[in-house]
Amino acid sequence: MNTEHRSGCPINLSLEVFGDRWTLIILRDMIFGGRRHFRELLNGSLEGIASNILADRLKRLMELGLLTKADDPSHKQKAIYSLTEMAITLVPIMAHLGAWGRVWLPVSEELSIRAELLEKGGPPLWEQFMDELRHEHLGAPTKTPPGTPGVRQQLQAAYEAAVSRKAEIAAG
Amino acid sequence: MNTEHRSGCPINLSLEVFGDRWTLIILRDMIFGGRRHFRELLNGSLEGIASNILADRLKRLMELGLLTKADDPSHKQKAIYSLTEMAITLVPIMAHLGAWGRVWLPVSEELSIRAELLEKGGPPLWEQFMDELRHEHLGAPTKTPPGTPGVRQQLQAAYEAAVSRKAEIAAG
DNA sequence: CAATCCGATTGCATTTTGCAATCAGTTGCA
DNA sequence: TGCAACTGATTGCAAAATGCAATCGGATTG
Repeated sequence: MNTEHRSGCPINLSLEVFGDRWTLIILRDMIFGGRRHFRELLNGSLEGIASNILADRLKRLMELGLLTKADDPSHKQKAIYSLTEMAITLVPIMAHLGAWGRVWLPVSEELSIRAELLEKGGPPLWEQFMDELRHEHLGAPTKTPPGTPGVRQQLQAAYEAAVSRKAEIAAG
Repeated sequence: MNTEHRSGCPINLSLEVFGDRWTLIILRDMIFGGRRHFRELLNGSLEGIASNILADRLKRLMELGLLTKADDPSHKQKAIYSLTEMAITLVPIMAHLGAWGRVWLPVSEELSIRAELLEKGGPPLWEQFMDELRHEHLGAPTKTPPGTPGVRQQLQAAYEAAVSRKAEIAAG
């Protein structure tokens, strides 16, 4: 792990972690897209990351303590990547970033649904989501009562509804 | 302004704006450091930005609508850079980013004071700060009652107190 | 009228990125 | 058994971004 820092400023240090075009995209796909495998991240992201960059960033994220890697018991070659608590606490930042982008940048309708829902849910929804992520990635016990719909499912359902709504309109 | 986007995802689009090592540093120095001139930004930042990169980013930030440039009436050669509303609404993101860095990264004591104060003040303090920035940069009327200490002054005072506290300790 | 300050610009070496092809091992299926 | 498909990567190479130092012409200051 690189210990040469430009300054000890919290914002600068955060930027030394995220100040590139791919790191947060990977974390977004893991957090909101539920991706855990190399190929899922490689083929699943809309932006089309290159495999060498993905490999480099995954390695870097592990060195930084944001991800861990484990063998997938179902497949001797598969690796499963997990978020650490350090990464899970990025959820509020992701939510803010999405909300800001939704207001100021040319976002596509369908893709902004998730950000909108996350923004409207506010900190309580973010907490629920982080709880779910801790359950999925860290094996922590859930605080949410059984039967409660998962936040990721809610976001995904809203996205798919928007897509089919758009398809209906396109079909006339 | 570049209109080729990797995707219409709000987080991706935000990343296309901030996904480099310098853009947010410049905005940080303008927002929290109160810098408005090229040389202030060039010599003032702890991280030591190069003049060509600074020029490039300032241009880009203007094209993106985050900054405006105006002549300084006191000096025919001086340019004054101002934050737009688009940039001012980054304050909550900066606060979150600082708070996250303070928890997870090796921040220096003095420099993290500001982030701590901003975190403790929460959304109400951020709103006051944004109001002040709108006053300074957009000429908007202030909502804060006269006599109220400015947020930037508070942050700066806390920082300087931390520095002198440290100097005292060092002196024995 | 000389030194200094102003917002940049230039040239150049180094580093990072983007892209495509490829790798060796594993698995599923016929 | 054989072979195609899939696994997490690695390699080579061109293009772009970055870092660094020197420099620019004009404006201001002493």
